[in-house]
Amino acid sequence: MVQSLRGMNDLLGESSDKFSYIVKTASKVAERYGYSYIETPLLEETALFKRSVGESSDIVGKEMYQFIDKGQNDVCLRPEGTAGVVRSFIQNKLDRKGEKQKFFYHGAMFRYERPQKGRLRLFHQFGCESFGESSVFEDISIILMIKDIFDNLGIKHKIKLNSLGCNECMPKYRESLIEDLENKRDELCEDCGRRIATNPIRTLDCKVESCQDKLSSSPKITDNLCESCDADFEQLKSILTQNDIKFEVDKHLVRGLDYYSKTAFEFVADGIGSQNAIAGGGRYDRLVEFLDGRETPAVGFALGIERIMDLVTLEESEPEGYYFGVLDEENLGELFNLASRKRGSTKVHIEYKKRSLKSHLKNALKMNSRYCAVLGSEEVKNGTIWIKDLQAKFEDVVSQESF
RNA sequence: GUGGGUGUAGCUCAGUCGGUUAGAGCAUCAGGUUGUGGUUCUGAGGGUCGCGAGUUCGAUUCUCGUCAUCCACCCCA
Repeated sequence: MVQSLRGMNDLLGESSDKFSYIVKTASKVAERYGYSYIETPLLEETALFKRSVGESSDIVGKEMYQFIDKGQNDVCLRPEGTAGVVRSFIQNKLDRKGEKQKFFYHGAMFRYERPQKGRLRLFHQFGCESFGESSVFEDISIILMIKDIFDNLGIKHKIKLNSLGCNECMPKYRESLIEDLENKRDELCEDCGRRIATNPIRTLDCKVESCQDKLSSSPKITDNLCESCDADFEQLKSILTQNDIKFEVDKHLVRGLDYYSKTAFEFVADGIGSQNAIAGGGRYDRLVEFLDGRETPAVGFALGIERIMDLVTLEESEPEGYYFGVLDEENLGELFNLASRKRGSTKVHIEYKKRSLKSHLKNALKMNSRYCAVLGSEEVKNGTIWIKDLQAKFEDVVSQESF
């Protein structure tokens, strides 16, 4: 039997209902915050991701679905959404318009990793990108929006915040951290030893307890911010507090992608396994310029749709529409006219097999239909149809014309 | 890429210290006198016990391999 690829699941039944409910809810909220829909290709030139996400990250290093297409182009299935939106932003010369632009998107992302709870090879993100606004108030706005989305979906969450500094303070901090880590190298775990070279900031959120002990004395980015970064971070915190938004500063919070600067945040939830980040994002003021656009400040986020699916409970849907059935096969043809008429306004199910009335009633209930309409020989003879309201438990025989 | 767990009916799982026709619950279908529903009763259908080798008189059970899946690590939404 041919099966779907590892880590690539079908979405059907309850999960597809949840999926579209999540997309619908998030889109609605984003629109209210002034975001408009953008759709970008699933396939992009490999160089785009190498330059934006960063070659040091594992996403680019070993998790991309990368191949040479028939025109000898080096291409990739997108592993994340921001790069494509930024590319589009620049390609459509929106960076030259000098206006603020805000986009939301949702769609499939691909990463070649070992699947586990909350992690798939094909997964879906909903994300937003706001261009042209450097004010920290936009960071706040976006955090409020995400909170709004989760509140609308009824998802309990915690907000974690950090600042990653900018071009001015981050490199200096990075150097001092590396120096500190080098001194502790022998006491750190194997992974952290490797991370000193590949991604030193990553050591900060190492899960090994002994590493965390050793790292507690290491320099923290938040103590090493430049004046403007520090002022923004302070303002961010105070405005959130002012608005009764609970958050915790996590000095070890880092982002997985290279392009982030200044504000970094993550929304986490309980009870969904070890991959508990349900949304992540932050500011990326240098990325547009880095991808050959005009310098444009930007801030954005993405949420993992599959990761929140278990946290969403859908209301049970009310019985709706009509169920049609016959007691004798030869009457089946007559059903279609009646059914088509009802389809103009509501959901209709036609059962093709002749069944007992009892069986039709059971079936109608199972289909979650409001009405069960049945044609038997009596009805055909008289030009009527038998109909029962399954909720009100009221039944009647009406003429087919007035039905 | 690394480590561990699990593969028996559509679903959730029993079971066989190796031995005749492999079980339950749920689901499905039929029936409980003529055309009345979510309860209940009776019955029926449905399994190459993941796949392939090996050991054995005999393997769903033991061994090895393989595939799939789950969980964790790395990494990340």
